[in-house]
Amino acid sequence: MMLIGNYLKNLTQQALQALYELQVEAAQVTLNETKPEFEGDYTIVLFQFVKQARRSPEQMGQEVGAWMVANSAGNLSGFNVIKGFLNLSVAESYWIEFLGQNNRPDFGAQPANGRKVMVEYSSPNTNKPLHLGHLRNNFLGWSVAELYKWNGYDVRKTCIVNDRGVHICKSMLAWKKFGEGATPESTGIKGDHLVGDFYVRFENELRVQSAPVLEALMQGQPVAGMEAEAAAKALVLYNKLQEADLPQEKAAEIKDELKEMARNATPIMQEVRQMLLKWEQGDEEVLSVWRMMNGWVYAGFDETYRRIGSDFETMYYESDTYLLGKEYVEEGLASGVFYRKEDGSVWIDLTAEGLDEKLVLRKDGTSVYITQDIGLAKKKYQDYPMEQSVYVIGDEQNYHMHVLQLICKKLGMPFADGIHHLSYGMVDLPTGRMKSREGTVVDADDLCDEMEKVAADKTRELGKVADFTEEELKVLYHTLGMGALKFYLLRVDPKKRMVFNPEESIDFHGFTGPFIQYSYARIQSVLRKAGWNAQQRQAITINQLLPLEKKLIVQMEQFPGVLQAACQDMNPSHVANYAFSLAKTFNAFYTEHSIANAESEESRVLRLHISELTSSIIANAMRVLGIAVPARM
RNA sequence: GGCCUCGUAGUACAAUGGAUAGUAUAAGAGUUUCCGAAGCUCCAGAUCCAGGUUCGAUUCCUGGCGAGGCCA
Repeated sequence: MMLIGNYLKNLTQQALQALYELQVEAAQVTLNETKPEFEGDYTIVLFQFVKQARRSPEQMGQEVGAWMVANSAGNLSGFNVIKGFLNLSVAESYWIEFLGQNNRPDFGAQPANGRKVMVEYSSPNTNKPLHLGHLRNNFLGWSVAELYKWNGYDVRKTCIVNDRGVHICKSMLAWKKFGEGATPESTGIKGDHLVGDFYVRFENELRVQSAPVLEALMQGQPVAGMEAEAAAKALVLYNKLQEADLPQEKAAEIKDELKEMARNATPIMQEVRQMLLKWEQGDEEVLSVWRMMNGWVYAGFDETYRRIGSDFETMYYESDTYLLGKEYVEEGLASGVFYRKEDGSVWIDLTAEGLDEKLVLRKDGTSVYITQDIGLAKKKYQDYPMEQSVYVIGDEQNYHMHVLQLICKKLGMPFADGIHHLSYGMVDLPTGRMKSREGTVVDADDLCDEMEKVAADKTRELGKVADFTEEELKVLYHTLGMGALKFYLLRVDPKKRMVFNPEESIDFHGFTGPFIQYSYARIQSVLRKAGWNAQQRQAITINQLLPLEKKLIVQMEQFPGVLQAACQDMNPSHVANYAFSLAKTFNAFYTEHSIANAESEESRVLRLHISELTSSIIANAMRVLGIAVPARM
């Protein structure tokens, strides 16, 4: 038997065909849960078909309802019509049979379909430790991969590490200049944090050095060591700044530009560029520092990844892939997709698509980000010929990803149509945006520590697991802390910008991970005490359901559909909302009805079945979110 | 300058074009001889503005206002 929702849509389609010879797709049928104030379980909205059927909504409802009940093989027990809403009552037997047949731990999983999906997520830079924004990315990527798995796909998780470039050289240079040979071992600082500290150290030095340069530029004075072209531009900007009627915003823009030029003109930035050049030339001294410091970072990342549960089947390193893609520029030139300007630079014209012209190769023949991305996309496809390729990347890259897909299409890349940018919004603090310059960036490791600490405090306060060993407690605090954090970040629609309120995030009441974990632990406790488990289940014999019993079963039956929709939308928040709602329904049921001491034996068996499947579904829904559930807490 | 995204109770989040727009949190009041009170029950408050399409608009279209982002 298929899920009741799909069944009812199909049945409606058949009814419309049989009664009015109307051809509609089952997917066009609007199906809602019946509002509690009306009688019925599911509602078909008929307004949209009224005109074609040439019936009044009321009459049509009567006809379609009668036909559906008569042709439902006993699955429907009745109907009523209010305006154009056809309320259908599903037979009790359907729900009871559903429970009896589907009470298994993997309920909701679809059989393998052989289709390949690649999910790229996390994608850190190696100059700084992970922060709150990365956490949203990691949790989303992992969960979306999991959703694909549950829906039968063959999934490969991948991570592209941005391990080269100016930003890395900044950390390296600061270490060489000021580090005095410091290592993670000598300082006791986690590798990624140590490298991040040197990055900050560099930025501080840069600020000191650029201040007098900016001062000079603001006064139109020449700066030693500045290239002629830049110096000329600075002078133009300076002159513009002197204009009397210059609007304030414009002046601020020019000042920013001068600031940037001042930064670039500092001796330390010139050293960085030298270092990058040496890196590209394969200078062994530079490379050895680079390898050593990246090694520290990877050790640090591994620790954090293990902690937050991120894992990958394949890793790509930008240092291996940054030269890829140039060959496709040649191809594109030959096929006329790209064109060359007089100065030798290569472009693509996307004005017909409503976008701009986009540079794909600089006049000096070096590639830009988009060039590398084309090359990497192709490489990924060669390594794993996927049907869909999901990129979990922030929404500031929307334009870039749009362009990437367009170019791949125009180049005739076979994977182009399968590219999906899972674009997520930034995580803000209640005070506004996180800014590294103002030191408001929330560090991932610190945050995890804090979450676990709060979990420990609350657990001790309640004192329900006094018999746990130290090791068991540690696991529990981790389970609860990560549960709260992951749920908090995943319960929101990914594409929306969200606010991270530290106080709310560690709340364990209401719409939170620990609330759901608690509900699970409570069910487990009941099942334990009742001596109920998969091996010694009894068959269900009851044929009547109380309202809350039915409400729970109805909700449980929707789980596979929720997983499917969440996968289709690449939106784990559907699962989070569902899990919370299910836990709440169970808690209401639990308060209202006694499970182990039910009024009758057949009632007891029914409720134990309900409790068991509820706990399986809660566990599975949470697993999709990357959250573990404790048997006790 | 051009393009894109988002505006829902005090706050944070929901709602494939459907019925009286859901939920959490913050305040108050209940609730423990019985399966776990991190629970349950009761009590208020919102779709940025103006048009349009539709039987029906938080949702789609146009124009404003506001927030954020991207491209040169």
